[in-house]
Amino acid sequence: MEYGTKQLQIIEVAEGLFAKKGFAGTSIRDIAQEADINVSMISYYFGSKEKLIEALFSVRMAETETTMVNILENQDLTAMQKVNIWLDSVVGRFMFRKNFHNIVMREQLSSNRSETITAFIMDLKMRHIDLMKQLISLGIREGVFKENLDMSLMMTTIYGTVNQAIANQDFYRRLNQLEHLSEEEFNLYLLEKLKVHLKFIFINSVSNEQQGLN
Amino acid sequence: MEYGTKQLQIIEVAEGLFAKKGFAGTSIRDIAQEADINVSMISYYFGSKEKLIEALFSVRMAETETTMVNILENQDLTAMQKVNIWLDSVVGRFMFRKNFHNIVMREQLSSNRSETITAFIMDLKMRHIDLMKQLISLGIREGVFKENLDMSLMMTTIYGTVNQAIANQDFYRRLNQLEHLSEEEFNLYLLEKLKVHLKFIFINSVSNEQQGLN
DNA sequence: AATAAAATCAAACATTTGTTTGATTTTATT
DNA sequence: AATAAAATCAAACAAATGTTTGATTTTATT
Repeated sequence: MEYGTKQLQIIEVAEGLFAKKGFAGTSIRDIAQEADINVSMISYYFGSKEKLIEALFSVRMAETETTMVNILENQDLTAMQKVNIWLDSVVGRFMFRKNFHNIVMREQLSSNRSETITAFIMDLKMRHIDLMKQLISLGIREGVFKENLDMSLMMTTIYGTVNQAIANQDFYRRLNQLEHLSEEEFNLYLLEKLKVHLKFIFINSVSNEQQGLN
Repeated sequence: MEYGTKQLQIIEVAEGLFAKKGFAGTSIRDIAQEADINVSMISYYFGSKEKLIEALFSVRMAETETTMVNILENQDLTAMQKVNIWLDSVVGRFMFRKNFHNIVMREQLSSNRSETITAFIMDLKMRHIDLMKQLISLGIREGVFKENLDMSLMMTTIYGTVNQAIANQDFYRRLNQLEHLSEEEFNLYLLEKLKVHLKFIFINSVSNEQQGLN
């Protein structure tokens, strides 16, 4: 599906509101007001509120598609290099698309609110798990990864940590007395912290080598 | 605040529906129907829908209160023993109160939907962090924990992993071909898996000793 | 410049929402 | 058994919801 600038602007406004107030908690009048358009334009462009969130998902998921595959199917990288690049890209994507991943999280918490979106998410998860399995078996073949590790639990920790970190960023900021940083600076700070933390955990749990705290 | 059996039954029904459909996505008519009561009883007992979810929080948070303190302030345990017991209790509580923690997660994702509930959650987090800091400094004094570790990031990983695991339990179940297990059996299976996984990650990251995959 | 198509709008639509009312039934107290 | 208090109910309330309508304006095409 192709969307014009107007549609994309509506999608972006909706994304922000859904992330802040939830899908059910956001009215199309909220969206119309913030996007500075008439309420009827949402039905006009997308058909319905439900179709609007589906449009949001289809746009954002298309973005992820290529990145992931390119990294993991690159033949010139070792397993350990791929892990590093992959973790960077996961953390980066979650931070860059905070609002969207907030919504994804909410949809996962709802048991089957929307068939279409459940399918979207399931599809994405399956593709990720698949690529990760390849990466892990490459690591095992290279002799750098332990065998018989529960990959799905490891991914649960990676995604869970990033989600939790972003959901609690305000708390983390206060706790570590980082209020003096600007929004932008703090984002960068948290991004780096998360990358280091996750690489440390991942490599320490999965690889045969031991890595110290930096 | 004290609640009778009827009120507690309403709270429990509401808890289930809020977890499934979100706060805004659940109408008081949904709750009334499932609890088999008249719609007006919710206002009659609690005052409003908002006050109902506050009642839910006050009931469930009171439960957590004591457990945590008892474990961590016990003088007879080593830091490592406390970590083990604490992790067991965290995972156990999240699994036992899936619905409630689903709601807590949602409320964390909403930026300040409700002042009262934000304050509830903030209070709980602060108390936890406080106790954990004590535990960590005990471990450092005992010489079993590394110094200069970011405790808040470690807790982010613990809570994030448990949340993510529970939010994705259906996916995990399918992925690992565990559909033959009953709901009850699967819960126990996941509980054990999570405990082992988190202890492994925590101890491997935080302690000076090295622990192998079991 | 004339015509057709697309975009925008205020208003109306039917539902659904949380809450209140006022009457009635049930339970507890005297 | 009489009285008071608590619980329950159907109905009504106003406000908010997602969507549609039909007229009007803007843009694109001929």
